[in-house]
Amino acid sequence: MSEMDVNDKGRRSASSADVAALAGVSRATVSRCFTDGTSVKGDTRQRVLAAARTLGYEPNLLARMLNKQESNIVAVLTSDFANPFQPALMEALTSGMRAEQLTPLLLKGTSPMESADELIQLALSYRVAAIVVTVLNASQRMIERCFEAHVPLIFLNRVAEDTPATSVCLNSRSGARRVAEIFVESGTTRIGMISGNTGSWTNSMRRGGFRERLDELGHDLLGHIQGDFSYQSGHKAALQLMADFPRLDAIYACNDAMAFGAMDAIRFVRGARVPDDISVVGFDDVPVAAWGAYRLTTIHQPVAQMVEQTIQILKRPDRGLGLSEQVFLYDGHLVQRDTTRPVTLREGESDETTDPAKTDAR
Amino acid sequence: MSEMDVNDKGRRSASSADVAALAGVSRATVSRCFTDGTSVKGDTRQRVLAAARTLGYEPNLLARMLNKQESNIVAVLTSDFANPFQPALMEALTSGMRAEQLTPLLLKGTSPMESADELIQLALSYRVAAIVVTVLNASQRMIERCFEAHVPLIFLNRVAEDTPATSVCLNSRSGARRVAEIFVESGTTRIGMISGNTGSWTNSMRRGGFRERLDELGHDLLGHIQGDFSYQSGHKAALQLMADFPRLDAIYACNDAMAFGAMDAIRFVRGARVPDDISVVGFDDVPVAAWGAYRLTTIHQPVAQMVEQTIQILKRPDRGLGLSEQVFLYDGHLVQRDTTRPVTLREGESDETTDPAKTDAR
DNA sequence: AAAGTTCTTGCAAAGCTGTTCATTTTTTGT
DNA sequence: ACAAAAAATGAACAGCTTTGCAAGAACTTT
Repeated sequence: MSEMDVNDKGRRSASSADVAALAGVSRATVSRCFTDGTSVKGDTRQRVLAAARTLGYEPNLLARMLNKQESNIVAVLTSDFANPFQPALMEALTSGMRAEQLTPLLLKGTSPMESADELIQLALSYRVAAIVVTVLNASQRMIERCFEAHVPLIFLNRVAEDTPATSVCLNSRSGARRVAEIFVESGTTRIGMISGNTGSWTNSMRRGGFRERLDELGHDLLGHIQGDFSYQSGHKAALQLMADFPRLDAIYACNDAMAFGAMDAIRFVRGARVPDDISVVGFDDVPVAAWGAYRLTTIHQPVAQMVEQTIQILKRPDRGLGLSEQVFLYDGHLVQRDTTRPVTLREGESDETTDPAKTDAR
Repeated sequence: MSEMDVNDKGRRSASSADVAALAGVSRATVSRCFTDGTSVKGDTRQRVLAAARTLGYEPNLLARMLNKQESNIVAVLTSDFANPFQPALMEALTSGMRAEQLTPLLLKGTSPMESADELIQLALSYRVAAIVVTVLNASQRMIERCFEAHVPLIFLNRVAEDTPATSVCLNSRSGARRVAEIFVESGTTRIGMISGNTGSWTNSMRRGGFRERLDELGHDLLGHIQGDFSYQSGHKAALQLMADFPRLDAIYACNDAMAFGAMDAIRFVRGARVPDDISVVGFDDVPVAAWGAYRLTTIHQPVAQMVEQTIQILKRPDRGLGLSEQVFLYDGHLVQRDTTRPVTLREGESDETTDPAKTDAR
């Protein structure tokens, strides 16, 4: 039997055997004291807990996971923290997971276009309970491997078609279509578009939906420049558009960051007015969009609801592995602020044009 | 001996025993094939690797950690993703860690003032290799427990005095002192201050340093309102200051977010000009500070360097446990943009007043 | 009250999966 | 063919949970 080395201080943290020895019980008893739903005499429990406290013992979660063949670690894969709507997403995701006793293991890729395959493999090696992918793609092959390994895969913010994976996602197409409508309705029809990285699912929806609806309404897109979702690219693209099309009267940017860049180019470089000369609409409704300096009209992305849905799935005993419904689509709604000429709103849309105090937190 | 159940598909992922059986070798050999620096005949290695591929086997990292008594997981504790300089920090931290084969386990607290003790305990239970704490406090008692457990603790962005923990931190005091100087030098002396949450180390330095230097220069602080580091609180505080002190000519906000709020209040609610009527200075130099709509004069926080230092520490075999130097202080430098009247700069400070194109990424 | 039945609790041992170390087996060199 | 080197093995270990079993406590039944 293992002798207890009291003097071996700090070498390694106390194990259940140490506690058992000190409390004069077996290791199984110690284990029971630390798992609820088990019966152990109050007397004994006290003794064990006291011993544990003395030795600074807490069960080794690694060993527990190994033994129980179940993990409470969820891999969260992402590539881009700079994306200004990541903070809200991470905030909601980590808080929600913590409430469910899940711990996120953060795996970061280098680029949104990069395949997450390597990261998924890593997550699998850690035998995580589930994998949440957020601004990355994955190969069909890897998605299937996850499924074979019985590890549920949830794509947050993109739809993975024809795969066994679950998707929780904004219906970017419908939001983009709505942007086309308000431009037309407010009488701006010399429209330029600034899109994001090609290859991203999000971008193709935001771009495609807009073009499609504009076409249906009988208008052409005046110009289109591809950016990379960054402020800077929006800034540059707007300058280019204005140079190419002097009579441009509206810009649709596929995310808010590019819209901000475009606005600053319009106002501070070219000295034009928004929306009087050029209207601007973004996409995402990040907190900054409500700030006084921008007050951007944009499509609100219901991040909180989407994350809530994700958490609900993770909460299931099967972590969503046996889900019948594969795709959860959320509709974004228009938030009208001061970068467009006012239009009549539909139900569910919000109007902050007259409420400058309603600036969201930081 | 364990029979191999080939038909037991997907029940659990393949273990080294399965691979061993298929390749006709022992588990020890399989193990050696997956650890470099070991000798195994090329022939055999091929066979094992082939078997592994067939079964989709990858070593269970949890089991490996348990056995080797060493982890490559580092707990990252934080409380506030909304903090606009968190993205840059997380970005640098996760990238740097990944390059060192370390994986961050993300533990989020609920409030910056909250003690991280519970989270640290959780991290300890996962037997992580190290703990990085970023916008949270911890009790003396808990810090010592970490040390007893031989788990290094690094405070990023606050100094933990009189503890065995390491701190990597901005010298907020010197930055704050510099702000006082440029106000005085540019002739603005009716100054209001908007501070952040009391109890945060950062805030007390940013507040204290400013007051101290202002006092040394023979000026009084006209007014002081406490915010909570959010845009909204800055907005509100600025309105209050302007109402209380009509002749106010400068506002120092203890972080950029509050400075933005203050600027918008000054410009869009009160219709005053920045810096002509009121100068504004922030702290952090978050990306938005360079954007055209704000162009905020602020103290740049060398996040990249600080994170780099943190990574260097984590890279050490002892993860920084036996570090002689306990505190790594970094000086922030002034970035002069358009919210202050120009002053002569010192060495190391940057002047972006004449370079509107130099807007940082998103 | 005595005997039978059920509940509680503690114990020993097995299992999860990968690594390591002392050994045995195989290969290589001369 | 013999010593030395190389390769592969078996057993032990890391730290926890779980299960089958046995003993004692509590409760029923006649």
